[in-house]
Amino acid sequence: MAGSVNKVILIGNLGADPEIRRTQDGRPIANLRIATSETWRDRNSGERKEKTEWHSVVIFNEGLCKVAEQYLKKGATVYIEGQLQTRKWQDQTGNDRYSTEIVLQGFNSTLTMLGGRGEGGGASRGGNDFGGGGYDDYGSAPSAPSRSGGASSGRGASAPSGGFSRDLDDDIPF
Amino acid sequence: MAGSVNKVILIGNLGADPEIRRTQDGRPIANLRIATSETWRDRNSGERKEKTEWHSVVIFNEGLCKVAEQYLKKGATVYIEGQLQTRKWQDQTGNDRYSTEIVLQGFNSTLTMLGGRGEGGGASRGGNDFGGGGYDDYGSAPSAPSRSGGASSGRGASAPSGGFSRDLDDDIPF
Amino acid sequence: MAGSVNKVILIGNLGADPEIRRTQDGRPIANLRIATSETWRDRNSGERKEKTEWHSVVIFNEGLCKVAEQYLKKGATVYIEGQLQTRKWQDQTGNDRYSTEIVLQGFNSTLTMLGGRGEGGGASRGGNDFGGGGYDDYGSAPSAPSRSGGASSGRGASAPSGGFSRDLDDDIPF
Amino acid sequence: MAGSVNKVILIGNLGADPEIRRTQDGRPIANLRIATSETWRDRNSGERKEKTEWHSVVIFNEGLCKVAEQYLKKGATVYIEGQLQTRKWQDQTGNDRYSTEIVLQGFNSTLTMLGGRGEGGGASRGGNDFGGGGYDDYGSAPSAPSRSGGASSGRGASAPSGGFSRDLDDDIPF
DNA sequence: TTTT
DNA sequence: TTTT
Repeated sequence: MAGSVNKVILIGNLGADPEIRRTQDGRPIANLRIATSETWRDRNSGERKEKTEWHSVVIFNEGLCKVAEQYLKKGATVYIEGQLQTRKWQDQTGNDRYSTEIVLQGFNSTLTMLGGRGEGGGASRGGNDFGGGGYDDYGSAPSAPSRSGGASSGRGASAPSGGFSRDLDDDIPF
Repeated sequence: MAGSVNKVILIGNLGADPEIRRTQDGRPIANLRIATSETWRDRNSGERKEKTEWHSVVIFNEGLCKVAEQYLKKGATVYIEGQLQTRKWQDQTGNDRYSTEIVLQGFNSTLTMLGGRGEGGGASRGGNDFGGGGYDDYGSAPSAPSRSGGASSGRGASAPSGGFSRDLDDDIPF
Repeated sequence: MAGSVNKVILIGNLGADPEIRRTQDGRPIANLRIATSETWRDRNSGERKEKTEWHSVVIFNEGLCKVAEQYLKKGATVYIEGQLQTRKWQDQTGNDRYSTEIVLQGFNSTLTMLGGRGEGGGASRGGNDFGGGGYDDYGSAPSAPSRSGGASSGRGASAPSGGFSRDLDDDIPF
Repeated sequence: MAGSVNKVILIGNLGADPEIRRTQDGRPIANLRIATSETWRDRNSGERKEKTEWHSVVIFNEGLCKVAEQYLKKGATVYIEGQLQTRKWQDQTGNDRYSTEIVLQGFNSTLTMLGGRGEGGGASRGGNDFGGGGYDDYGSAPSAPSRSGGASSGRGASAPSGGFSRDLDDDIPF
């Protein structure tokens, strides 16, 4: 296909802490549930309306998984840039089912914290409860699209302590 | 929510002619199937790989429906800008099912023809088989995201029964 | 041109309070200075680097101008979606000069507050010091991009003298 | 800054062949002039209006420079994703001048051919005059932001002959 | 299940 | 001139 683009941009809040799993060969996969919502005023009744949309985000990129694991919590506001992917699976009765997810994997994927409430951690200002800097715009390098795998990973109690680097190409402004 | 963004940008090709339905009160709804694909060269084998993703696009905006009806054909390349929406419905056995679609409705939705193959219509160069100009970037005006209501739809017994309303400015291309 | 897209997406902070001017016929124009910055770690020295980029944003949309005027302050974090426009003007010596701005005008323009510091106003949480709801994602309806015309502007003698017209739907948040 | 985004998305046509220069240490830099245009119908007169905007694009990414050099010609339609950067320089009289460019460099930069007219090369359908596939969505790996340098580079007569690979991370779908 |  |  002569030039194809598949891009999703979301700003929303996490409905729950990230779930981190790990593939058999050790690569992390993070799942996020992100809510976006719209509000408007009904033309007739004049009353305020709201509609919330829930999005499933899957992070295959190792660096972004680390960010998710260490800094993201229920309630956090994030900017994400990824792509749409519909996955086929079978339910218990063997019927085909489809799930559409926003996948962060490879170049052109981004995950950026924007603050927001966040839980735990004693966040004072609203979620940016991490130290130093250097965490903006985590670019992502490609990673294997594995989706098998198992190991559970309870989120550690680890208090985030800023300062880390992208897993690739650290030394360039862009 | 203090600032929420839900945006999808696609450039891809139509897998089939648009399907146009109409609500009981006469408003059009267009459904598009759009393919995006990625190609890459396998690092180990060196062979060329390709992966195609299919997207369901639903157009509630009247002006954009007209564009779809009049100009879009199987094979056409389009740029679209819309938002993600997951719809719940029941299958024949009464089980909950979910379908995620890209919705073009209200402001910040865009549909632009980019040429491409296109079938029928005698399109010579690739689909731009329409006259004058003034068709670029059909913007859309605000609308209420309601999706309840009445009219039946040809999308199978288990598909949600259409019917919805729009608030405002449906038919202004510009 | 068969399908053209001109889109800018920024998340950044205001370097100063918005400047609001008004055309002779009373329409508001808001100017924002927005900083985006990137941080990275130098591959060799290991030291943290930062680069800030400053953007000039011009808001012609009446509804978005109100938002800017009422809610935005120096330090606020915003999401904006607009388009690039390069404006020609003459400096004091009569030489041609060009300024590139991000224009919010017409459909597909968005301004959303994302919180952030913000000054004054007694903002407790960080800038969202406004009342009710219904203010997210102020979309804008189509308009003519004319920029000729009359009213003087406070932007210096060589700045283009404001005055412009809008076609439609200036003040509809949704 | 807690999360900053600086993104430009353009679909437009090249006003001229790409200009390729080379830094002293041999890295290529490509400059593109891209036109986007909007058309609308004047509300009062009913006549069709058009406005064209010209954009300066600078490509620091080596892989994308190759694509530009080999495949892009005056008239070609491209999708680009980059970021805004304003560069300061001095004119002959020593006055400060500023130029705003769209920079493609590092992750999250994209250059995709979408067809279009194109000159020379005997392009039949409109510019996609290259063979196989494998050219979609050229992701970019970071490169040095050098902007010095000199050597001119006349565009070779090389007829593009499809099939090439990204300069990084070839073996992953995303 | 988030956020306002 | 912002923000971290």
